Order: sequence, then structure tokens, then C-alpha cells
Amino acid sequence: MNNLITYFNKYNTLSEEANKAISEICKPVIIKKNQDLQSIGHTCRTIYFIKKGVARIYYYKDEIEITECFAFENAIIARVESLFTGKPSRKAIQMIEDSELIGINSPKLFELYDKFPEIERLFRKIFEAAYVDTVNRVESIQFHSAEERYNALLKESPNVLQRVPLKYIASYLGITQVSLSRIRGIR
Amino acid sequence: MNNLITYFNKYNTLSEEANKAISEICKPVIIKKNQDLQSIGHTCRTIYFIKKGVARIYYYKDEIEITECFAFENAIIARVESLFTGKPSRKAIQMIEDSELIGINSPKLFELYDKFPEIERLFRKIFEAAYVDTVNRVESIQFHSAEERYNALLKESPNVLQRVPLKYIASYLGITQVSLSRIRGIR
DNA sequence: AGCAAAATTTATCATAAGATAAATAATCAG
DNA sequence: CTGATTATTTATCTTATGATAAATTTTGCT
Repeated sequence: MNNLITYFNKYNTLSEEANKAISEICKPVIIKKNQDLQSIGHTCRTIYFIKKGVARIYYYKDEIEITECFAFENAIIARVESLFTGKPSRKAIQMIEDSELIGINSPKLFELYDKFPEIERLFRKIFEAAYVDTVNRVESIQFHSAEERYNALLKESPNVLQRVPLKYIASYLGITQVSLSRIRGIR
Repeated sequence: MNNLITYFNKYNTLSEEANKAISEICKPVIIKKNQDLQSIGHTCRTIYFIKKGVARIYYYKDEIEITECFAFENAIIARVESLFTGKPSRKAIQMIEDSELIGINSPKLFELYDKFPEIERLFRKIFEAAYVDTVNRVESIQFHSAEERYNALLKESPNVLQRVPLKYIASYLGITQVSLSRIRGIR
């Protein structure tokens, strides 16, 4: 739990009782490489904190698998379009390496919001920051070339190449594997 | 204020006192067509509710003006990447028609969060919904053709063509004016 | 109304990325 | 370790969109 509390402190430091209340709705998850942590068609009821490993959210468009995002250690991952709407998700979360996570039960978390406004505030801030990242991602996809996006990704996550297969990176960048290979080949 | 309270009720119904507290930090804004409501370089300190008119957020990339989004009546608009980070915004908000808005002072709003958890919850839910929209927009930009995006926009906002110049729509769709004209010409 | 400015369309040519196929390299299971 | 599978690269050809320029239409001003 320590890593998670450190992560929380970046957004909103919680009281003892609030930390304890959250710890009671958390459970550890160990999962093997390439396994789905959450599968397509199910409604999101768990927010995950990554202690170890790499995650990606993916979905299918016209039979083709698309990677929506990656998440590394000490980050949170959830399919927000399901978490916030209560609708089943068309997306899945897969762990790219053998991983250790902490799962936070989201219906129970939302109940805690009533008793602990500080917890509601914490998650408000966490998701506000994620929202800002997504707004920036729209800009990046819309007005940078594939090559610019590739270079920006490397700068932001220098170890992504070591940990994530190129085929996943390609669809994340919005291009085909073949185009990514071409871009990489230039240098 | 009535429209605004109706809008709030879709997310979280507030007590009398909470509504009153919000009304005290609101002020009406009347603004002419093509005027900037908020300008580039300033930090966002107001969240706007549109009573009448159409707004867009825009910014510059390489001297070229880009429209990030549109907002119509009975919606909220803010440059969230500044609102949530406190940093100056590279973006501006412009009203495309003669408009009437309600401006909500955001620093004062955030103070109200301490006294009224219900207000914090209201805005949490408003921005969660906006976040989900943005996640969906990433998908739309990344994996639909320009023509598909154009048709999707028309379906979503059928009156956008009547109210918004095509040059703004083009950059919103991530294409040039000329390409948009070509797409429209096909039918 | 009538002119000027701005918006939109049309045309032409250039280019980045897609589709497909095939070759090579890396990884994994037994 | 080795063969089989999967991932990546390379090659060729096609296509959607960009860049630029010019023509046309619409809008706004006085």
C-alpha cells in the first residue's frame, strides 16, 4: 500500500482514517504477461494502481486491434468511459509484462465519497489530471505527424521501446505497423 | 440562473444554500459575435455557461489557427488544461455569435468546494462527463477518416453548419479547409 | 445597392501513410 | 536446441490529404 499512498499524496494527502478506509476496499492482483486484467464487454468496477508491470487499454475497430494507451509503474489505469457512465466497456486492459497491481473497488470507493469528502477530492484531482492529459493527446494526434508523435512518445517514455512491442505502439500512434517501421527505418 | 440550475440538476441536484452560494459567484456576460471571451496567455479563472450563442476554443500551431472544440447553448465551456493546472493557457475562447453567458469565478468556486461537498461533487461529475467525451474524441480522430468525422459531426450537431463557418469546422476535424470542401463536394 | 473583404470551392501537383505481400529476425514451446 | 510461431522490416503500388493558386460565392460595410 505504501506506493499507493505516496501516489495519493501527490494529489491530496489523506487522513489516517481515510487511508484505512481505502485500504479496506483494495486487493492485490498478480497477473501474468499478456493476460487480460479486464475484458471487453464488462463494466469497469475496479480502478487499478500498477506496482509493477506495464498495462495497455485496447479495443477493436473493424477487426483490427487498437491500443488506446499505456500505463507504467506508479500510475492508475481504468476504462473511464465505463467507470463514469456505468456502461459496459468495449475495451480491455491487458498487462504486457508479469505484473503486480492493487485493485480498488470502484462502487465501494464511490460510497466512501459520501463519508470522506477528502477521498472524493483526491480522485477528483487524479481524474482532472488524467483529463488534461487526454486533452493534450487530442492535440498531439490531430496536429503532429506520425514521426513527431513517435519522437514525442520516446521522449516521454524512453523505456517504452524496451517494454512494449512495436505493434502496440503503432496503433497507439494511430498508424500501421508498417508505417511505424518505415519511420523508424529513416534513422 | 434558471437554465444553469436545470443544467446542474442533470448531474447533481443542489440544496437551496448551495445554489445561492453559487449564484453569488456568477455574473452575466454579454458579448458580440467574433469577440474573444478569454484570450491567449491568461490563466483560466472563469467557467462559462452558455445561455445563448456558440463558442469555440482555439489556439495556434505554426501560425495556423486550430479549433479545439465547439460549445452550444446549455453547455459549459472552459480551458480545462489551464483551469486544472493553474497555468496560463495557450488557447482562447471566442464567441461565434452574439452571445449571453454566465461566468462562474473558478477560484471562488474551488473555495466553495470546502464548505459544500455537494458542489464539489456536481463539478466532479460535470468534468467526468467532459473527460469521457474527450476520450471518445481521441478515438474518433485516431481511427476514422476525415469524411467519417465530418458525417459524425453533422449527426451529433446537425445545426453546426448553419452556425459555424466551415474554416473552423475544418481544423476541428483535423483537416484543411480545402480538404473539407473536397469532402463536402463529393455529394 | 454596390464595393471590398472574407469564405468557400475548384484545380493541379506533391507527399505521407495505407494495403498487400514477401523477406527477415526474434521469441517461445517442447 | 530446434522448429514453429510471431514480430518486424522491406518493397511496391495506391490513395487520401496537404500545399498552393486561382476562381467563385458570400458577407459585411457605408
